[in-house]
Amino acid sequence: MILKRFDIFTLPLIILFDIITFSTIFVGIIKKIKIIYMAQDDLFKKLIAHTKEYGYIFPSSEIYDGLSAVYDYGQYGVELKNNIKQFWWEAMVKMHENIVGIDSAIFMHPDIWKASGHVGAFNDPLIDNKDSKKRYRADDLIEEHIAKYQAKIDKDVEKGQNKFGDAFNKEQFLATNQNVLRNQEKINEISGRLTKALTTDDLAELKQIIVDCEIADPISGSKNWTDVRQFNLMFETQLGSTADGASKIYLRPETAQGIFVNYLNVQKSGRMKIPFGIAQIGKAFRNEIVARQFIFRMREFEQMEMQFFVKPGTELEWFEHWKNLRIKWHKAMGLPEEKYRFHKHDKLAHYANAAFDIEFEFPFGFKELEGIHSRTDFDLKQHQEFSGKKLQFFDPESGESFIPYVVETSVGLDRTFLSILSGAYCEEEIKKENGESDTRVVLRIPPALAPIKLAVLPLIKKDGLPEKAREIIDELKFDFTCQYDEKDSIGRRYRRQDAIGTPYCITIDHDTLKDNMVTIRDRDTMVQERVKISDLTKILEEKVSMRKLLKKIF
RNA sequence: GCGGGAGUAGCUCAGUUGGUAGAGCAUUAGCCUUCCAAGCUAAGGGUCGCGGAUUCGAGUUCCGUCUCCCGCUCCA
Repeated sequence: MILKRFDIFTLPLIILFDIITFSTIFVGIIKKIKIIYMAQDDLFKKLIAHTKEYGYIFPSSEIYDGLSAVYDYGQYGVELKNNIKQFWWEAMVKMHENIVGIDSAIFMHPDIWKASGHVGAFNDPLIDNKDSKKRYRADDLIEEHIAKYQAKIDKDVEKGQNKFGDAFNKEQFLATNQNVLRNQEKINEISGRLTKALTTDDLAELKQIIVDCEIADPISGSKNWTDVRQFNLMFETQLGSTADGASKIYLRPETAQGIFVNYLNVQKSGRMKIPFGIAQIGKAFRNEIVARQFIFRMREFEQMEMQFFVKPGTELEWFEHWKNLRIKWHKAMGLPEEKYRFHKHDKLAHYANAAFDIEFEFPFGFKELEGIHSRTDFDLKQHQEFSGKKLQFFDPESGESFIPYVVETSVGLDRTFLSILSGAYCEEEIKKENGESDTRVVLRIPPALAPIKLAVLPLIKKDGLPEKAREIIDELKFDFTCQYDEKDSIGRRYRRQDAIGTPYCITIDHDTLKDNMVTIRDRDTMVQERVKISDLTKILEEKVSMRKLLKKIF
């Protein structure tokens, strides 16, 4: 399905605005820009190709055939990513007196993952049925099988009771009845093997039990099983270089625990008073069974998290507060509002008493970008118990001690990156004055986040224009990420900048040498105006500063 | 993991019944000077995803394998 719609920019208003604000002379030509709408599948494919072609994202280890679900950020990708981080950090840490940041290590004490519940929840021996294509937990299948023998025993007991009535002696029956003894023996044998297999991580034995017991798929009745495999979502490695002296540790599957275990350090050393927050940006790792959808679900990803510690009982107010502020943060970037959706969870995880998702409409549908969770005192309580260290806050005003409640905001950096690119990628048809039309690909990245803020282009590469351009760039490069380009016609250079999302181009022509004015061209509208070189810093600052984004929130 | 599709130059692709690897765009250099891509000239770039088999000879046939995409499954 391909939809088409005409979007004609209201250029006269923009021109009027510019004339009033900057007293500039408009030199551009009014053009009609038609946005080409395309099927979402096509958009996604084109976006992936575009990000590779223009240096945003490369498949990891590509010359070795790549590594599944791992990607590298290229020369423009890293700039955009850094700008997103900066925007988040400033909105969370710089703008809040009571929030500080940390950068905790990826390696952490293995007991942390026991306390957090990840060791238990992220470790399952799984088996697939080749016929029904269903996947089961191997231990569940065996447990169910054991339950069948138990059911037989229960049935025999029931029969006996019906037969003998009050005279029935259950203990004696269980100890003497041949059927019961046979079934009980089976149970003992199987559960003995199961326990041993589970404690020694013997996957082959688990499979053997399923084969020996002739366990069939409950749906299809098929006994055609794959081998049992351990699906551990946490990556393991060892600390210590020799195999025998080494201890098994994990790469963190989330950054939150690094904040919880440092809660006391930060609170004491920073003299923090509740309510206060700790923010962190960092890598996390999950060995996903199926990792797909480009950088949406990667094995190595980056999170931007803030844990806000509050007095118990006030957590739901703070939950509302952070929910609203985080929505504002996303909206401040200026992507289409209808791309966002908000979703309150009815079913809650065991540790949460409120949860809220901010979702974005990616080319493959609405998916979670950020989660805001009221986590109660679950995490700190667990760490207090497992570490044996008191993690309480003493409130000098009321004189009470308590474990703070936590409201968490957790946003995927790579997902935010993808949301910006998929919201920004745009193909347009441009009507020229002579009636011909022409297409361009443009990344409408929010100017404050764009990798390159402006390109400085001499109209031609002689007559002293390149020298003048260098002179200008040497001044502007202190404040803005600039790019210089003199190759090919001016139109082609504009298009190259459009494709990487550079919001402004300034062009040096022969008049510049006489009047010290340049043309500044806007990426989105293609409108050009003539401004003084001496005004450039001020004008650009107004257009591309991070301050402008923050002002929309605060 | 299962099923389907794909893999030839940076990109998009062509490549006949097996006979020494091609185009357009892009890139680089030079010419031309032009405010919205595709002017002229030249050059560079591929062991056809990887490995094996058949054959005098494989991009092409067969087997294996890796990676990517779509769907299912799994996961928060």
